[in-house]
Amino acid sequence: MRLLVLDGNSIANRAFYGIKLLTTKDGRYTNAIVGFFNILLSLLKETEPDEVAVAFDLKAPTFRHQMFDGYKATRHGMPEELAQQMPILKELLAKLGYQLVSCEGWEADDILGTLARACAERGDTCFLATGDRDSLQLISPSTTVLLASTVMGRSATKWMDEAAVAEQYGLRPPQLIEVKSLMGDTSDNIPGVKGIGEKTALALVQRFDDLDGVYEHLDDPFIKPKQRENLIHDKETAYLSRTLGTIRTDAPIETEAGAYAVGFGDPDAAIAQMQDLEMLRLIEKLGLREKAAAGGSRKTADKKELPVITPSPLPENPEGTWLLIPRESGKSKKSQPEDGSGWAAVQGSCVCLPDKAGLLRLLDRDGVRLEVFDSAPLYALALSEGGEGKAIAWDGKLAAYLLHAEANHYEIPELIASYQAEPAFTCAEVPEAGAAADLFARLKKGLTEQEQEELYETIEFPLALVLADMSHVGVLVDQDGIRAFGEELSRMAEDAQARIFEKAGEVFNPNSPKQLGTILFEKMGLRHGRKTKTGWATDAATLEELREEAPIIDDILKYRTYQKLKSTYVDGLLAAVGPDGRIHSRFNQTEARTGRLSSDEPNLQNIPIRTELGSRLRAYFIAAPGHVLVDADYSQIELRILAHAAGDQNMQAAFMAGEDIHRATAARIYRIPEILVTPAQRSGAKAVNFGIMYGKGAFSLSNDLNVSIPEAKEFLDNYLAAFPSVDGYMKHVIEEAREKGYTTTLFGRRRALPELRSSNFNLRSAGERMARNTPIQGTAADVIKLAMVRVWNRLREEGFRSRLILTVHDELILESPEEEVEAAGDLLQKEMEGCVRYSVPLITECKTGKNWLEAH
DNA sequence: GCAATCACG
DNA sequence: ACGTACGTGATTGCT
Repeated sequence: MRLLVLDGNSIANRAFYGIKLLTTKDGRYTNAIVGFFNILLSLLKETEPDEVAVAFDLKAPTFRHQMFDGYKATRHGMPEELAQQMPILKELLAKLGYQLVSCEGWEADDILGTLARACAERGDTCFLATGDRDSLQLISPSTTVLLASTVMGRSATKWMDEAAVAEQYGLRPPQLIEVKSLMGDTSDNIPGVKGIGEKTALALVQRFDDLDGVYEHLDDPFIKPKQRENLIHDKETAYLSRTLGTIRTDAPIETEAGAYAVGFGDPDAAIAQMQDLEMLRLIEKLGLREKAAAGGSRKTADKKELPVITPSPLPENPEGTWLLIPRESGKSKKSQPEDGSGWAAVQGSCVCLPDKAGLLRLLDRDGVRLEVFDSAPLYALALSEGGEGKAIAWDGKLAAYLLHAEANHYEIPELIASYQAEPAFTCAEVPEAGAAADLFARLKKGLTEQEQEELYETIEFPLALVLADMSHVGVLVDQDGIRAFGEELSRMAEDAQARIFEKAGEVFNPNSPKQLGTILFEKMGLRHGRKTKTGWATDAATLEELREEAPIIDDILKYRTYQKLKSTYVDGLLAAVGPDGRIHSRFNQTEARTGRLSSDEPNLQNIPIRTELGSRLRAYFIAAPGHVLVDADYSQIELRILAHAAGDQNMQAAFMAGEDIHRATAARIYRIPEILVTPAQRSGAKAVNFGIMYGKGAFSLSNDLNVSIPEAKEFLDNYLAAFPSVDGYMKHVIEEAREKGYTTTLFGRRRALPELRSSNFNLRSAGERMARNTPIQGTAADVIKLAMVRVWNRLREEGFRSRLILTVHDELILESPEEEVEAAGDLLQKEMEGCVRYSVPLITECKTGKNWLEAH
């Protein structure tokens, strides 16, 4: 027989700290629970136990507290975020059929010890799973400890047996008690002997076996005089520490063989609770649905009444409303080339698996209304085959994005579970088909309830086609130009690399921050700045500080620049050029939580511009022969939205007067007349303006501006005095978001912010900064998206040959035939500036050119 | 698969 | 006392 015993508190603790904080949509923490079950699953797999017991500490004091007042006195209570999860974890374990063991006056460790001994006496095998090294003392030929740890952010279990202890400590497991009684344990506030740490304690026990041995050989020259003095002085505490540190094996708990067999539990209740906690992956991983079905409960009876559907061929002439859903939840984020397979078409209780031709027939068929989940690849397919997907009428993924902007992916099986959508039939080939209609209905209801219909109808849904079209059209690049630039960069990178090796006196990989850190801070002895998780920081800001100290720094920074431009941009862009000489980047509509778009494969929203060298790349994004790029970007759109949203008269006045907002801000924070503002003061004011929108504090502002913290604070204070409504507005949006649980843009787009209710300062602060920023960044996104839809529709309706080809957050770019340039540019500016009316005008700057560098 | 770095708004 | 700016994506090194 094999018994697996978990130290529930310890494993939950490891899980909690090993996984980033997860919450449900309404802000309940779940990371420790999720992590616990993942660890449990891997333990079950590794140990294949016949029985499982989960031990928990109780709050009540134990016999150790009675023996020693200070016991565990230094231990803080568990953080609130974890404490909330413990009772839920216990409920779930019980519903899964596991036995929980607690014992008043005893610790979980003693329960582990007691069960391990009972197993040993029966000749059974025992596995103890814990994150606490104290339990290593219990290891024996029949007892293995599985140490749960988070190595490099991943949970891992380390098997510790007698050999492992011997290898690591050079001792037999019970001797670890002796070591601890000498060195003490600050986490449990076990005193030990003063002045003796881990190294000395290990050496002493290795040499003299145990405490008694040490005290018998106090005169041995191995023990230094100072140590001898300490050992004598603290003899009593040493022995008390040993008693405290010895795990007991006689707790009054059930130890009979078979007492901890895993029961059937209540899988239906477990599923319901886990759905409520949005742990859908776990339900699958734990095999709960199969278990519930096998349980023969009422639910199974219901399920059996559902008609069983097998796929049928797609009708030759489909009509009416069809649902179109992806068959496998897209595991990989990266797009596979869309070949038209992998979709299921559902109408009532008819499920079809169309081939590419069938799918294309559906996508543009008159008389068909398609309600789909993820229109983007469908539009892309239709466009690539000369269609336009005009049958697509509704997109559930976009609805899910509007309803749950805080989520990071949207997949049908998870949505079905979280909305508890009811299946109308079962279909083994497409498990989600039966519940898709109900899910869509629930999403539509959600849009209504959360007042997202207008946003959906006027912006998100029509935008999907616009984005697909932009991607389909693509942007022309000068490949030869990029290649030549790449060769230039390669040469410059090689030269810089040679200078680096020469100055370092050795050859290494300058791309490795680790190796670079070793060279700079160990070999060359340069003063190092902050540390990262893996070593010293070597980022540009850190290295910039050292520029004066060593000439190698300049070479490294240059090398980095060349390397980045070559690998990410030159190589990356060339690899993305299609057979038509154009780059067809994707514009993703459900990635950014603020409502912004993102771009990938390749990302065209981060093409260099801030440096002269990098911006040369933009010259290779060109207009086709006979065409011109028309580029309009909003001027200060986010600050204008802030001025409007906050209702700040002063800031509005500055914009209405057509002032340079950063200059006007500088005059106010430096309290000087505007004409005296220097370029440095203006750029300082710019930093303050951005800092305000992002929730930056005096500390980091002082860093940016190179001024003291009090000075930075003064700037912020002056700012808020100059624009008094801004302060009130920021406080108000945070408070409102905390009360409602979400923040909104001026268009009503929502983003849930459960962090605002966290007791964790850092998490809560991060939530507050999101609450400040999301309404501004998100409203700007709403505005430009609306402009895109209107521009695209007008271009089409009015017969323009100009095409929308790029968008970069506050910038739209058209490729226009030369003869249309003026009209298209007017249309573009007019729609961008006119799509909303706020208390300050939205202004665009519009330029044209043969390439992106010229046009911007 | 994560961490570090760096490109953009 | 905390720990310090929002939102993205690509590349490289390393476990």
